[in-house]
Amino acid sequence: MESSSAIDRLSALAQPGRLAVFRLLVRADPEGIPAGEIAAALGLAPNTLSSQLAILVQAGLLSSAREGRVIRYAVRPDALSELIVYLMEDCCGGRPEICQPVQEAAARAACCPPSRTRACRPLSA
Amino acid sequence: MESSSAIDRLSALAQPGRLAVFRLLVRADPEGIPAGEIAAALGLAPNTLSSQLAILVQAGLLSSAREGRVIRYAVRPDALSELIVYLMEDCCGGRPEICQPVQEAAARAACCPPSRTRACRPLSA
DNA sequence: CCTGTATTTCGACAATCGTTGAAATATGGA
DNA sequence: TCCATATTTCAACGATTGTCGAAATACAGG
Repeated sequence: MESSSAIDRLSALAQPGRLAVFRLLVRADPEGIPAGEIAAALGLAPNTLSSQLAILVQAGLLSSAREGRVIRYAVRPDALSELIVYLMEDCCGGRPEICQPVQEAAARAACCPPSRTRACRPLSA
Repeated sequence: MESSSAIDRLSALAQPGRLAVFRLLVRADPEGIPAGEIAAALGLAPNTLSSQLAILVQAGLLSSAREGRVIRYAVRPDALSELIVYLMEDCCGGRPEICQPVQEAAARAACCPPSRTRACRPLSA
C-alpha cells in the first residue's frame, strides 16, 4: 500500500460522519446499504452524504453499485486490512510489542484462530 | 476507545508530515528521538514540526519527555493497537472475513505467534 | 548573569474542508 | 411521454488546517 493511499484512507475515516458511515457499512457487510437508507440511519442530508460517500469511494474504502433506482454502498473488504497492515508495517521485524496486542485482538475479534499458525519469520523475508 | 478519540488519532495520522513522524518514531521505538533530530531527518522546519508533534501528543499517539535541553518524543505503544482494535470492532462476531486477513498479517508481522491461541469466543462475551 | 542552543508559542495567511440550497441527472412506472 | 423518487453535481459560505516568520521560553555551560 502506498503512502499517499494510506493518507487518503486515514483522512477519509478521520471525520465523524464518514467514520459513522464506514462503521455502519462494516456492520452491514457484505450486503451493503442504499445511500438513502444510510442518510436516514445517520440523520445526514442526502447531498452531504453523497459527498462523503464519494470521498470514501475515492479512498478505496467503499464500493458502489446501482440497483434500479437506488445506489447501494458496501465496504471493500480488503481496504481496512490493507490500511492496518500498512500502519503495522514499520513496527515489526524484531519489535513485536506493538503488533502483538493487535494480533491478539484480531484473533479474539475474528473469533477463529488462523487456519494454521505459521512459522516465525521476519517481515522482509 | 471512544469515537472522538478515534477521530483524533485518525486525523492526526492523516497528514503526510505527521504520518512520517509517527512511522519514524515507530521504527525508533522504544528509545524515541529528540525533536531536533526528527526535524532534521524529515526536513521539516522546527516550528512546523512542533505543532505537528503537539497534535500527535494530544491525540495520545506520542509521549514526550524533556532530557536536558532536548525533548525526546516516542510512540505510546498502546495507541496504535487501540486504534486498530476500534476500527475492527464492528466487523467481527460472526463476520471474520475482514478481520482474519488482519489477524494473519499481524501474526506474520509480529514475527511470533501469540503465547497461546485462545478459544473461539464472540466479541460480546 | 550572560550566551548559545533547543523548542515552543504567537499572529497571520493561503488553502482545504464540510455543509447548505438549488439545480441537474438517472431510473422506474403510469 | 410525463411524473415521482433517488442520488448526484454545482456554487457559495464559514470553519478549520498547515505553514511561515518572529518572538518567547527553557535549559546547560562558562
